[in-house]
Amino acid sequence: MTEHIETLFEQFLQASDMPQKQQAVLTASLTLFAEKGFEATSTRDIATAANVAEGTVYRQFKTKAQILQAILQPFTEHVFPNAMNEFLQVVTQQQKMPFDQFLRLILRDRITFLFQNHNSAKVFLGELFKRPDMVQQMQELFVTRAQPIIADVIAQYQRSRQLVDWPAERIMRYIVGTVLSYILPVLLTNHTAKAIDDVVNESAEFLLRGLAPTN
Amino acid sequence: MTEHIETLFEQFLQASDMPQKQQAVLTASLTLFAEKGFEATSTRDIATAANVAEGTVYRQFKTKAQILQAILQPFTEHVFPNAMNEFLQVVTQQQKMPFDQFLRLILRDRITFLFQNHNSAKVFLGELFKRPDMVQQMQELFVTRAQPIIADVIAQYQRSRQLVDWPAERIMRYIVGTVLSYILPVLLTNHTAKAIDDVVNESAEFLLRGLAPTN
Amino acid sequence: MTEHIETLFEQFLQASDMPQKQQAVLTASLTLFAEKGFEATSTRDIATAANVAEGTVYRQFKTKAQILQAILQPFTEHVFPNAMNEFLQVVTQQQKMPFDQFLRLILRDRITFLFQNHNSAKVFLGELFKRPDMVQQMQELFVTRAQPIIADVIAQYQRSRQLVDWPAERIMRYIVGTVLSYILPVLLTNHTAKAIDDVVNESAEFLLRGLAPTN
Amino acid sequence: MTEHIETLFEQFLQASDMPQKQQAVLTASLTLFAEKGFEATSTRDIATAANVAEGTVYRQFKTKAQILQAILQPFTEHVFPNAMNEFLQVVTQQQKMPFDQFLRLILRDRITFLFQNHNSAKVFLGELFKRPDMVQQMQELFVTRAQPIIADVIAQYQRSRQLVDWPAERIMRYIVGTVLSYILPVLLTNHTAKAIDDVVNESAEFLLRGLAPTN
DNA sequence: AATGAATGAGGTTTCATTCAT
DNA sequence: AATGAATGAAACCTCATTCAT
Repeated sequence: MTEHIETLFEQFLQASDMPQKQQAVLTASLTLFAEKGFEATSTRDIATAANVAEGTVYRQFKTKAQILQAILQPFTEHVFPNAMNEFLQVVTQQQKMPFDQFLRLILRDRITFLFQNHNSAKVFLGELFKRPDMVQQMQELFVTRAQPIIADVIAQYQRSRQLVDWPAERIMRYIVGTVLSYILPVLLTNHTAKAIDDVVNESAEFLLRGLAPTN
Repeated sequence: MTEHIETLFEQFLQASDMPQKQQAVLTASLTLFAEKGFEATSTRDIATAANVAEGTVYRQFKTKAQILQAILQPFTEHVFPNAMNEFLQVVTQQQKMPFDQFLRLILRDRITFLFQNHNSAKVFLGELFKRPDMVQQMQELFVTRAQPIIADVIAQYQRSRQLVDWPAERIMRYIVGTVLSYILPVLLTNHTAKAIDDVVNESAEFLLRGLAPTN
Repeated sequence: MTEHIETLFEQFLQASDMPQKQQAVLTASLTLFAEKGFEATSTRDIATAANVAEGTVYRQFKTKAQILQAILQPFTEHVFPNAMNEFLQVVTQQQKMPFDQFLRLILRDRITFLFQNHNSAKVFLGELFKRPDMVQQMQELFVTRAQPIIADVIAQYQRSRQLVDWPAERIMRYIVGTVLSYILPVLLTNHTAKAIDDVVNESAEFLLRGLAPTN
Repeated sequence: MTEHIETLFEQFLQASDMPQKQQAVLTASLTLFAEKGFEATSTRDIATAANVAEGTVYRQFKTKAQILQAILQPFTEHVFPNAMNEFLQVVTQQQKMPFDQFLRLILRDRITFLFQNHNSAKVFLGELFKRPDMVQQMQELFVTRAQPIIADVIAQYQRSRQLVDWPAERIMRYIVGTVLSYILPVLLTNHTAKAIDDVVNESAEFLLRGLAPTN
């Protein structure tokens, strides 16, 4: 049950019978964009890395920006929503699970996902900085789809006094912030991270303290 | 004692009696870099935005990269040193300050700085994503200059049982993560943030729970 | 006895059992060349307009220039030869035909041809402007093949005092100029022209006055 | 009192203090467009012919199409209207002149103009074939400005029985057609033309016959 | 100091044409 | 015969940088 985006990506491409060279273009682009950034990557770089003539880069994608879009699109249209759906299923089905177990579950899930896809995540986050529209889009997706369900779960745990009585948004904020504190260094330095188990245990330990109910 | 970078700019410029037009170049560059990123901003864009001839852009700064450097320089020169000064003051003079007061002090200081300079921060973070050398440089700066002092302060609070007995790096990580959870949304959406007081109080409340010593 | 080039195309294609798709290539090319000019029309444009794969464009014609040639060929092969045939018929068989009747005959013939094939004519003239070699070629064709015969006919009518005693070239010039004065507006604006009968009558009336013998 | 457009063009450019190299770009472009056509002329060709770096071509004009526009614009905006105004002044002031003298006057005027500017005229006419909007624009200019005045003059000559009683449009058509019959060969072959005097005399002779009043 | 024209290397993109299927 | 992917040369254009004024 891989969530490795590059693998999913290749499967997705093979399924849509895109020529192998075009796949190579996209794969090479993803790697280079992650390494050097979108602007610093020339189409000649891409052609060379993909072992392809320069004109081939433009057979399927009419502009360099469309290559980026083709890489980002499965992200925003499939990977992200799918991940969210899977995640939400877990959330809604296992309401009986104690909060600490539940927290570990989602931490493991998301941290694994991000560690596996740090290359894609790097491109994605890097672009997010210059594309307010993309941020907007993701935000709406989250607010309409995930927010209500998550808020519901949080309310349940608050009723059963397993979770501090703060607004759902604030609780989510700290969970995300804590995950980022482990992920960002990896994205920025490309150093291999700690073992996922350690990360999950550490962050869960911290969050359970910080989010424990008062008294 | 403002740390607003545009104010710092002006001081810096007046000190080095840099002509007004050059000031305009820096201000325009900052805005454009934050909007579109460094690579996507052309020197002609800068000249136009600064209401200056194209050649003028190159009078003070010999390359486009030097403009970026001039923008980021106060950032790198103030973000760590000032944080360290706070620590040093506490460590050397006011060792009796309780941890919660100390935590609020640094949180307020850093959050204020970041909110005031969110444009520069955006450029800074955006560049960090594609300049491993810059990350390296910041990391060394941190490890050699800040790390020892911070570790010392943390050890003190741990000895006086005001702080959980975790490695200094881990404690720093959560503080930074929590700050980021408030700052990143502002950088990505350019929406005005909450009042700084609220942010400081909320984040301090959370961190003090999460970082409270065991038993 | 149509001289409509699209009809000629079809005959030509059926004769050489050229596949339907190739026919589509030629038709599409003609339209696009007339609209945008030869150089501004890409082979991909042609393929798209002909509803054909890009490679198919090159099955019958080895280069893009050959497509143009195939389009212009019936034009160059019919515009002079047919005019000459009319002359020849008159000269050899019906030398008694009065000049005004003869003039109307050729005028009707050529004007009909041009109105029916205004698309091809547009391409033809447009190309003439940037292909001195083509002009040269047409000129030679005219001088060697048409000129002698025409001169002969003109001389006959001059001898019988039905035609002013000017050099053949000058007489031809005015006939062509008068025809152009009706054709060019159609080519440039694509507006539907007057009825051919009116054009023939008007231009004949004018030419017969201008070319009447002295006294 | 030159009407040589390239001279007027250069004067116009010098008046608008455009840098010399930019003038060179326009001059070279005009020559090359006339020689090879717009599409067949590369920006490198232009740079080489203007003795200028390739980037220089794009300093003043942002696209290749804008170069063409810059060449055509004085044509449609100044040269053409000015020529028309001068022409119309002559037409309206000298109403007492006999028709044959008047005809010679305008023939000489327009033929001289076209012979002098056959280079520009070639580019102009060549473009006319692919720009219905430009044709439309010229047409409106002519219809609104020239048509009424010319029609008036024609009516006067018709009243004094010096001119056949045809619609003004038809009479103009034949005059233009006859002029074209002398000009087009020059544009197409670039061969030096006959002496202007001869052309004027010949065409006037023909037109005076064709346009003589009935009886 | 300031201007803006000029440069030329290099980037993106187009396009006629070839080729494997 | 037909397809459409692939090619690579060359086109258009951008841009950081230099230079004459």
